[in-house]
Parts: sequence; C-alpha cells; structure tokens
Amino acid sequence: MKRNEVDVTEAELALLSALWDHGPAPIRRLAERVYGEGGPSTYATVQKLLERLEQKGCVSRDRRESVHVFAAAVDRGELIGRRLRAVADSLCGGSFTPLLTHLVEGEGLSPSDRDELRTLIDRLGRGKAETRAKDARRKPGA
Amino acid sequence: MKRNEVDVTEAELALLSALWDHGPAPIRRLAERVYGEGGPSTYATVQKLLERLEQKGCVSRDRRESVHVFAAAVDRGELIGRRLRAVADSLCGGSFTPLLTHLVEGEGLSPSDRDELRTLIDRLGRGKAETRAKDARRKPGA
DNA sequence: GACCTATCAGACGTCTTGTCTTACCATCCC
DNA sequence: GGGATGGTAAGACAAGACGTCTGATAGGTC
Repeated sequence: MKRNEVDVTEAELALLSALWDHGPAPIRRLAERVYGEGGPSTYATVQKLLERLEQKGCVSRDRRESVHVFAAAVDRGELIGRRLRAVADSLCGGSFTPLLTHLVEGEGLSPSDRDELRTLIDRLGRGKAETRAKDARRKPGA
Repeated sequence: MKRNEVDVTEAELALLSALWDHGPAPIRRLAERVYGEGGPSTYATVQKLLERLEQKGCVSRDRRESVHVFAAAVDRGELIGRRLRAVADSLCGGSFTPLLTHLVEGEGLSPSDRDELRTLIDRLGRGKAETRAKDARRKPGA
C-alpha cells in the first residue's frame, strides 16, 4: 500500500482504538491504556506513533497546555472507508460493487444481518429517489 | 499486514492480474506482458515474484516441461475475500456487517447498483430461507 | 565442445515499522 | 537561584518486506 493513500499500521491502530474507546488523552495515559503500565520505554514508542499519526492526519494534538492532549481525528468508519477503497482500487478497478457482491454472497452474513441490510437499502434508495426528507421512514410493505 | 494472513504485494498482484486476464504462461511471456519487453533484468524480477507467489499458494507451477508454466491458483474473488476479512478483523472485530453498512451508506453506489444488490439479497434470502437445494449449484466450501 | 536459454539461490538497496536514546525545555519546590 | 521532575523534540537503530539484480548451474541443440 502506497503512502499517498495513508493507512495506519497495527500499532498505530491500537492507539487510535484507545482514543476511540476512551476519548482524548495525553501520552502517558495512552501508554498505560495500550501497553499496560508496560516496559522500559513504552512512553517514547507511543510518542513516536502519535507523531506519525498526527502527520497522517489521524489524530489531533492540543498544545495549549504543556502536557499535550491527543484526540482521534478520524473515526472508525473513515478508516473502514479508506481500506475498502484501497481494496476496490487494487482489485476491482475502483468499483465497490464487487465488494458488495462478495460480502452478500459470502458466508459471513446471518439472516438477521440480511434483513437489516435490506431495510437499509430500501430506506436509502427511497430517500434518494424521492426526497431527502429524513423522516420518510415508513416501513416498506413487503 | 502480518504474514500469517498472506497477502500479495503490488508487483505480485500485477503478475496475478496478467495470469487472470491472459491465462497461464512461462516467465518470459509474463515479463513481456507486465514489463513490456522491459529493461535489463525484468526476467529475474518476474521469476522472484512468481517464486514468492508460489510460496504463498497464489500461483501453481507446471514443471513437466523444461520451461515451467505458471498459472493463477487463486482468483480475484478469493483475494477480495482475504482483504475484506483483514479489514473486518482489524477494524470491526471480525464482523462483516459494518463493511456492508458502510458500502451501502457510502456515496459510491449508483441506483442501478442498489437495485442489483437488492435483487441479490432477495434471491439469497429466499434461497436460504426456503431451501438449500439451490446451493448444490454453488461453489463447495465457498 | 560451444552456445543458448532456463532455473536456482542468494545478495543488495531502499523503505517501513516498532523500539529506544539522547538532548532539551518547562514547572515546581526548597 | 538551583536542582529534581516530567514533559517534548529529534533522530538512531534493528528487523523485516519488496523490488531488483547477479552469479552459478543444468539441459537442450548444433
């Protein structure tokens, strides 16, 4: 994966997850969250990972206090989107449809998932086709 | 991405694509397909990439002739599945549903895509709800 | 045997990733 | 003021992945 399509690494993702799950925090608290009071130099490691995440635009840093506070600048959905696009670009010529087909045909989908998904599609389809009024949420007859 | 979840690199994927699009071929032909009569030592590069692809189980090698013939051992769909699973594992706790939701809610879906998808879901849902007899026609173990 | 072409094995340079070291700076307390 | 403490800043480092390239060797044909 090229760097023009910024992606986060595994260790970076662990930091991001901690930020998603427990909110903004300074380096030391994040180090404890992720590495658990950990070893000799986890502080510096977390520091470097956060620095790289900031460069990638995935976390923001509040420098107003002398102890900087970091917060996630992207959410999980954003990252999911990036990775899905990367898969689509490299394997499907940029189209998302093959991904959808694969997911729906695959084995990882329960009947209730399927129902939920159908409802979602119906709602979106109707919403875009007729009007953007968001409370056109009447239940589909079938 | 770790190596336990074998994934192919960009250059390797170019080889695989050539195999998918034009069928099995020996090294020299693949080098021409992908690198276009290319530079000084493209032959050896292609050779090494194929060797790694073979190790990963992504291509098969026919050694019966003195000039080995390589063929794809996985198809595009298989690779799509692997990458989708990797995304689901790292960002969704292994569940595919968030991926689906994201794709359906995202803007990359045309109305016709949506119709097609709804049809697909309906067909699958019916097939599984009523009888699994139709599955006899589908890929085993898929 | 000479020549050509193929395979095989491995080295190499570069980049990424996670870790760690060192230097420097602010603040608090005496 | 001066030192201890705890932070930031900058960068070195090892291991590994990737793409590339080189050299040795085998097998066929003339």
